Amino acid sequence: MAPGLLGAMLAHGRTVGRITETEAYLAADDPAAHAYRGRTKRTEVLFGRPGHAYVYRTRQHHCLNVVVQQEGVPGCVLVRAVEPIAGVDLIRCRRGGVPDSRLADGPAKLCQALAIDMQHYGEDLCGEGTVTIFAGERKPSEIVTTPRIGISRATDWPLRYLLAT
DNA sequence: CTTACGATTCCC
DNA sequence: GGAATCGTAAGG
Repeated sequence: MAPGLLGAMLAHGRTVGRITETEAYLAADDPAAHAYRGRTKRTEVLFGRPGHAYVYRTRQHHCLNVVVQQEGVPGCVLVRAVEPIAGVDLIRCRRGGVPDSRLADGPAKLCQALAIDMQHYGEDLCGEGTVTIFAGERKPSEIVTTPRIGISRATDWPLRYLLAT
């Protein structure tokens, strides 16, 4: 992210983090994917344009995904962890005093930390919305791949990506 | 309408 | 290891 951009976001009181962990959910033949059983009201945006937010609820929590393929192809990436960069005091407040190491180290925790909920369902993450994802510069050697976690099907597929720090 | 079930988190 | 807790989806 451009340094000036970060400063601008700080000035506007926004919270900023670096994505450190993601998981891929495939468009076809992925029994762990929400879109596996077809298009429903809940998974509607997965079948829409890429770059938009697929937010869903599990228990009492929210999780954020990015739609990543062409319209009609419901492939997506679950954002599993974020390292807070700016607006950390606000994030601490939202997270209710948990240790800094636990501020956004889970898919639902990061949504609480960054105040992401169903109002962001379908939002364009590449534009001027309230949630924006900026391009990073990652070398393949910085990424560690492991099986996805927290699911009960296709548990051995190596689709979890961790930023080696 | 009823039932089943979580792409989780937090506590014991 | 287990409970919390509620929207979604599917079936009657």
